[in-house]
Amino acid sequence: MRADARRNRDRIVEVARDLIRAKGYDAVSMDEVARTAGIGAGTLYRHFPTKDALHDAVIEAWADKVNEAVDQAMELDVPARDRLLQWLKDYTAMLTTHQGAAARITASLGVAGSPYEAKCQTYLQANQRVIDALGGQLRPDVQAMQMCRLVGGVAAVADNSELPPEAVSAMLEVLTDGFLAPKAA
Amino acid sequence: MRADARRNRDRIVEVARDLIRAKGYDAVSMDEVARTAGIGAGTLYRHFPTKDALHDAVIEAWADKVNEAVDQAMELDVPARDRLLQWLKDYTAMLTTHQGAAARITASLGVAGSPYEAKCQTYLQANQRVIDALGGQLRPDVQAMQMCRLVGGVAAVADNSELPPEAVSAMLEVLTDGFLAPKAA
DNA sequence: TGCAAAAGCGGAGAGTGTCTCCGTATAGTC
DNA sequence: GACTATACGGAGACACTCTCCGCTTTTGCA
Repeated sequence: MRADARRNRDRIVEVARDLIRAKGYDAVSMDEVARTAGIGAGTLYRHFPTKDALHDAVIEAWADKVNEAVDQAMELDVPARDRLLQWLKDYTAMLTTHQGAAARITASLGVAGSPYEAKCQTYLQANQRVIDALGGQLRPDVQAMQMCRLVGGVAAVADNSELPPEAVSAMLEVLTDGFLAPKAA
Repeated sequence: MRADARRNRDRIVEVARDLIRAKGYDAVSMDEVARTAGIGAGTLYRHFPTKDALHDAVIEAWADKVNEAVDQAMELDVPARDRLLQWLKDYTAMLTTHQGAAARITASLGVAGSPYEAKCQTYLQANQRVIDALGGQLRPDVQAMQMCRLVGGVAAVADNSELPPEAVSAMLEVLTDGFLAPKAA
């Protein structure tokens, strides 16, 4: 890759990240990204063929933090319920860091060929690790995909409605208790 | 209202309902609705000033069925858990009848002035009735708004990812057990 | 029945998005 | 310094929501 191309690519991602964080995915147009970055639309689209592809690059960095969060939450010296709740809160917080991301990523779960596929895998594996770590304390039929979807749903609602942390926590507590419940007859 | 206007209005809603049910809200353009109904765009927009307003009219009919569903589920002669689960399933089924509706309605919860405001009120009251009916069996801190959001989140994910009924049921079981759990210390 | 006013109709087009095409400019190479 | 692959920029194609306004139809009334 040519030096100017590399420079432009980095600048695009940086500008897009700031804009999306400030205004939300939907409210940022590709034109605005290009203008703010001081480049032409053609250049932008060569680097990122779709708006989703750009979005994917923007959220790349914090997808890496997911596994750290799993480790931290699971190593806490507290009951399983608290560890699970901590993880769900961390996970929700990460998903809602960028406006509009939660719904898009959650909708891509299990969809082959989506631009967010790699991230979905990361998240699924992270939730699987949580399930493994908490072992028999969870309901026996819980699945990583299910957990991703349920928490993703909460995150999407929280993001969309800009809910205060207490409201999100309260919803996650319901989920937590649901995950911990034994399978009913 | 003039006779031709009434005729056109009814036809628009009918056409829009069929199209949205078949292709999903996002995939149906206002132009397509107008063309299919055999009218001009101006006529369409006189009757429904925005696409959301049209959508609201389309889902009008089944919003009325919500209260029936509450009655039916609460009158069942089964344990509280099964009644709650039945209600959540019915509610989810209604929300996902029209593609794209669940996410839009859930996002409008608590937003003053949204075109879906009346429906949100209906849903909130319905969930409140369920909470009242199940009385002390639910966790003490449960709220109708919270229930609406949690189930709406599940419905939105189910709708987006076109999940099979078993997967939706499994997620609702987690929610059910969460709602039934006593408040943890 | 005939007429005027009110009500409604239709479609061109404004405004805004995503994304494409292609002539032009420039970084890297010998 | 020249040559070529690579990258750039921006006009514009296409799709969508929504507006404006001249024209047509319905309706109430004599």
